[in-house]
Amino acid sequence: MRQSKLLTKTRKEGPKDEVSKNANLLIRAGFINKEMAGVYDYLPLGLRVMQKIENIIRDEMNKLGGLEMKTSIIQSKEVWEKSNRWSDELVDNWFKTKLKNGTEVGLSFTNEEAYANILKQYISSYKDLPVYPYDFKSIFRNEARSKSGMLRGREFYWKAMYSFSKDENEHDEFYEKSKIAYKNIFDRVGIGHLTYLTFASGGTFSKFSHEFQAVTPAGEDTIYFDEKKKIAVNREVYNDEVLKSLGLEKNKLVELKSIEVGNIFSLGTKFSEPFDLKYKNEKSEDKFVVMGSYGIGLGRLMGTVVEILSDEKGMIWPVSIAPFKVHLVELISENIKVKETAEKLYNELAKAGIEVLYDDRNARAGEKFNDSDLIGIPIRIVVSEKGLEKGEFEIKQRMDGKVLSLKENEIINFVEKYK
RNA sequence: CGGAGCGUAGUGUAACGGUAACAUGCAUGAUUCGGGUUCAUGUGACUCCGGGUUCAAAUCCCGGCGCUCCGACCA
Repeated sequence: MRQSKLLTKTRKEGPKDEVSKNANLLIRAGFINKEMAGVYDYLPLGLRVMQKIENIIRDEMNKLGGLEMKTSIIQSKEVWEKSNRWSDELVDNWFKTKLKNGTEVGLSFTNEEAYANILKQYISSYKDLPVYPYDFKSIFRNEARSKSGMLRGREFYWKAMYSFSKDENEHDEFYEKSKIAYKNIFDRVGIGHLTYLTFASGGTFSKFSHEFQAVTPAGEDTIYFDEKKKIAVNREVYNDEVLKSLGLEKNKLVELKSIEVGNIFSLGTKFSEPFDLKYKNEKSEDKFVVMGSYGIGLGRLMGTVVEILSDEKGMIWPVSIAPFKVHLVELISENIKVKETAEKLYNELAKAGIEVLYDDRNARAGEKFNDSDLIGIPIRIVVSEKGLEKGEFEIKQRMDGKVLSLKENEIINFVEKYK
């Protein structure tokens, strides 16, 4: 991708109507555009990051045995009345609207009802279970107050998986596996070292739900973390009884601010009962399906990565979700060989299947370097007259600022191996 | 939904009640060329919307709308 054709440009100053670091940097660098409070557009750079996050999550869900599908955003009232979640008194964040004929519909704020309702058609025997459908979709929540940029929006893109199991044992087994998948996801997007399994309130069917909390001062949650055991307790369930049941000691816990980047939940038969979602077991007895839910907000996750991995110069993307792997920066020179070399290298990298943002703009070095730091692509390769004279290219790593010089024929190999 | 603050060129800011300025961006030309070079010219705003006070409103008052932050809320 040529930067001269990127559409978006960086700004020297962040927007005045965003205080949060994540939205400030993402807007300044041209990854997203603010449509209104809590609603953002994904621009080319931002979309690339989102798609990479999506693919990592998809990969982990598929490894778990997940079945990707796409449930509708427009939801019918009747379905939600079954679980008693249509009423505005009970659910205050619905976006509702009407069809031309007056029929009330809602924009989905979660997916349990949709899945329970759909699966009722297809589940009738123990042979049909377990099953793990999931989707990526836009979710709408009419929040009283959106806040913190990408961290709490009114429209956001998420992954939701639901497990449908024969009994508690089968459910528990999957639930444990899902924890590992979640850990893998946060490792792979680059915040695993600061993301901890956290015990949170469980609702009717289990003592706890589990959250994955990424520690950062930008977080709106408070957790109590045991450094040694690498587990945490959300403030909402932080009391002596809970600590005792988890074998945690108060004086070994440290209070931290964190962002909930994922959560998993045992639902029991909370939804299968109202939807009459049953199956026949081997003895031809009717049994309710046992459900679980597993969510990750992708926009929030992207925002969290920015909060955690950034410095005073800008964002620092891990290779796994960076919009491009290489930022090829050509410096202005009267020597036409500089441009020719940059073009050649751009083509070679592209041919090797490496994603490159090529800064071919007619701009000065300072502006290009500043933009490069702001956008945060992992590897920066500079093509300049100075380098050409030495027959070398300067390679700078955004993560640690390390600089090395490589010959032209060493570049592809270096980039391909770069993790 | 309670409280506080704020709405002015694309972006960031300024302007005593006296008829919108600066920076940046963008365009053109020159200059410069490894960390946002310097200069010239030009471009660009019904000052969020509606009403009121006044000879005169970006500025004061009222009502909306919007944005941010604090709180409440948050499978």
